[in-house]
Amino acid sequence: MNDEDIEEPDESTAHLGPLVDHPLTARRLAKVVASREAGVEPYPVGHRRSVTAAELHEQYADLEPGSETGTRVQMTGRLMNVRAMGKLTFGVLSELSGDIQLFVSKAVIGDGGFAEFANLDSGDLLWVDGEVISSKRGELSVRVSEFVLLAKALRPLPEKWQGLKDLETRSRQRYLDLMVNQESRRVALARATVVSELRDQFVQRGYVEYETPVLQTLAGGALARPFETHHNALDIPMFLRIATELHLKRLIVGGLEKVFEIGRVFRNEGVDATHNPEYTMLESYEAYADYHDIMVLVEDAIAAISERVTGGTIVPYADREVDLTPPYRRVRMVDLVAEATGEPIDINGDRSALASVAAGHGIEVPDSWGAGKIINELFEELVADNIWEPTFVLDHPKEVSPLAREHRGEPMLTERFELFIAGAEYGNAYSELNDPVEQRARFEAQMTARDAGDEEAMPIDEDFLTALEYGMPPTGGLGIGVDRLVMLLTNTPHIREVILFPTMRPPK
RNA sequence: GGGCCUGUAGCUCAAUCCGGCAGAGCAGCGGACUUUUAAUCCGAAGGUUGCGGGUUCGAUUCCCGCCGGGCCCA
Repeated sequence: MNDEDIEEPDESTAHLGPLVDHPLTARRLAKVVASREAGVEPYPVGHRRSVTAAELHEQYADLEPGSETGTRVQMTGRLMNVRAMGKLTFGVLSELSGDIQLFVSKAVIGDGGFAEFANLDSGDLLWVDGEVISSKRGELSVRVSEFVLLAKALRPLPEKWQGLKDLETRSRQRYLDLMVNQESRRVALARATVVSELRDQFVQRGYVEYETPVLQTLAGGALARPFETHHNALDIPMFLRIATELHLKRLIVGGLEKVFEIGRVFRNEGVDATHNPEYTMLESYEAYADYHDIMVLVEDAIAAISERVTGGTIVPYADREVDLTPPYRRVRMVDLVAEATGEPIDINGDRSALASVAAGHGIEVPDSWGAGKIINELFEELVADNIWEPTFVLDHPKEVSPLAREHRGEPMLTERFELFIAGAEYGNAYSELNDPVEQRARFEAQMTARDAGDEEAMPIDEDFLTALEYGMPPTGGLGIGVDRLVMLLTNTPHIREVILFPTMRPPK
């Protein structure tokens, strides 16, 4: 490139920012400047619509092609897909409820207005005023007699037919994804419906929603590594919560009886198709209930949410169907493992026998693992992925369930279930452990595991133990992964698709 | 953490295997067109091929490193 070809930066446009440097954006930016110079504010306020696209389509569903209604409407939306043909221009005004065609005739809007409309760019936000008509081809339209630019789009929209496909761009610039991909809007709205209906299911049953701390001095209630941060004024390390469990149980001790919370939890672990470092959990606790009661609650609630979101309880998922109609299968973990291995599984039997079964399936068994941990690993390795229809997997080993009550008939097991659907875990629940002496022993076992190198093991929470020492009623508790439920009910295989702003490495 | 794949115009994609002027569609720009629906037709443009280094007469292509993303595995 020759020196003469390099243009000096124009100082008069420097204040306009980087968009002056690219022809596609510079042209649009110049229109904003020209508009201001002509005394027309390019970002005006105060223009209201009289009707939405969906309302108009419903009202005029039976309008004959080519007819006029004599009805004037004012509408707002984003200008898309402009088709100009001489003295007549068609456009699409797009808003949340749907699209409406704009019919812009030079004979109706006048020479000046027609030229101004031609000066618009796709992506611009508009207010239009005009008569409701039907085009010759029968497309419901607004024949524009007046319009106002409400906000200039300085950047061009993604391609109108191929759309925006790149998962990275769609995730980083979710507004673009939502703007041009109907499916993306559908999932976002479905998620809101799931959360709303889920909340309603608990409210209907007399549960009350409380808020517990996100910032904690001790992150417990689950087996996971927390995010660490620091409080400046107190000069202490703090953690983002990994669960709401231990605080909600404090509320049960306090006598609030039926409590729940829907909120973000944060786990410092990898990112993949089913894991985001921050995600949404529902947790609920009901005094004087046990895990059998919770099973009934879960299957009824999921069926109700499915009805609300999908219109039924048989939902398509990953080229198959899942039948969410209650009741769900209930089967003990040890029985599933026995079935999968073809070996008798006895948690009270010889540990070395279990270890050799595990080794036979390629599982490396450290000395620190007891029989319970081995059984749990066998389940995760051989069974979990293969469960398709909704299944309550029951009675996990005590060793892997530090907050669950001992099973009333099997001292090595707990009264616990996990709900598996389509190879993934959706919920986890127990008859809660409310014996403070036993709880302290379980915490201490966790500390032993932590000392042996298990960074996900729980720390001892003395304040929680103190609460239990005042007496906690027998309680049925539950956790449900909301993001995965949304994935299931919207047939979306990737968690990133159901989280509007997923965690991503910053660019550059 | 390991393996494989990937990054090219605003967007969607070619060209890379086997090194030889980096192409197309859409969008944008100029022109024609009063019933289009991804409008159509004509024309002219548009590139730091993620970043840095190396090999070569010559690198989007081959090699090394780095950055981002995806899939599989742990």
